[in-house]
Amino acid sequence: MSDQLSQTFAALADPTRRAILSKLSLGEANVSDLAKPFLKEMSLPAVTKHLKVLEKAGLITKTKEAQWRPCKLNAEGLKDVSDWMEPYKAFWEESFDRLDEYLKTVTNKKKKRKSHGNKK
Amino acid sequence: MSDQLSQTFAALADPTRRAILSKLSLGEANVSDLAKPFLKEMSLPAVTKHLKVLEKAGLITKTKEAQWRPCKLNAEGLKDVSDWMEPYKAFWEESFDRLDEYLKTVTNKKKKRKSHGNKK
DNA sequence: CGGTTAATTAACTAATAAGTTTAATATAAA
DNA sequence: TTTATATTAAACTTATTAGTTAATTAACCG
Repeated sequence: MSDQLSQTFAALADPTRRAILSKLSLGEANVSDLAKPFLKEMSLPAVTKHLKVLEKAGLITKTKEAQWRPCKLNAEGLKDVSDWMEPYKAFWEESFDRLDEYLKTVTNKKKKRKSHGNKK
Repeated sequence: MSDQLSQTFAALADPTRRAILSKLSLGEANVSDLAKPFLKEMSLPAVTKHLKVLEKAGLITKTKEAQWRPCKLNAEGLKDVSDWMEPYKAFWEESFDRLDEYLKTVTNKKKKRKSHGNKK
């Protein structure tokens, strides 16, 4: 995996971790607060591990306050994802470019054949 | 992992797969075309597997044309990612809401302390 | 038909991920 | 100083992922 963006995507590829981020978007929270909604499904150390994944991906920051570890959302890491997505937006925001590209390749590929209008 | 969005994020958590999507954004391509840039680093079956991951995530569609398998970008799956990101955008597009939330939690947490204006 | 090209399948290995339970650390509070 | 609370660490298990090589399928072409 290795690279930063891959690490970020991998961190987001888990519903528990996404729920944690969502919670943190409302403000700081410490580990046991964040864990509470999941303690029926998994143990506290499991949540700690999820937090570590998020931290390594740079999506949250953990600080110290007595025996608590307040966590804070670090949304700049999400910006990298957003930037990566940018060029693809044209594909779902109705775009002429998209259709353009598509048709170009189709006509190239099927130049030698006669039927080129019956596939879906 | 299980859910759709997680599967999509997981599929994106690999630079080879992202490169494949990028290539496909320029138009259809069959498997060996897509594999070509990676054949120094990995085998053809490895690429086949990456394509399968992308296909299962709904990010590409593979069709049949004689012995070729033209692949096409399916960017609607990326829209789901984009939608998920939406609420977080406020955090990096300089937003008053964000600062607002942040300060609220900070002042709550540090009510008993005196210094609460020297963080960043 | 026989060979070539395109792609997949099968069987396997090694590394990583996600969870567990038990134990340890550190701070606060009585 | 003891006890309770918050969190992490260690050791382990199981499942999944990413890759390999060798074999197979399928379609085309001379």
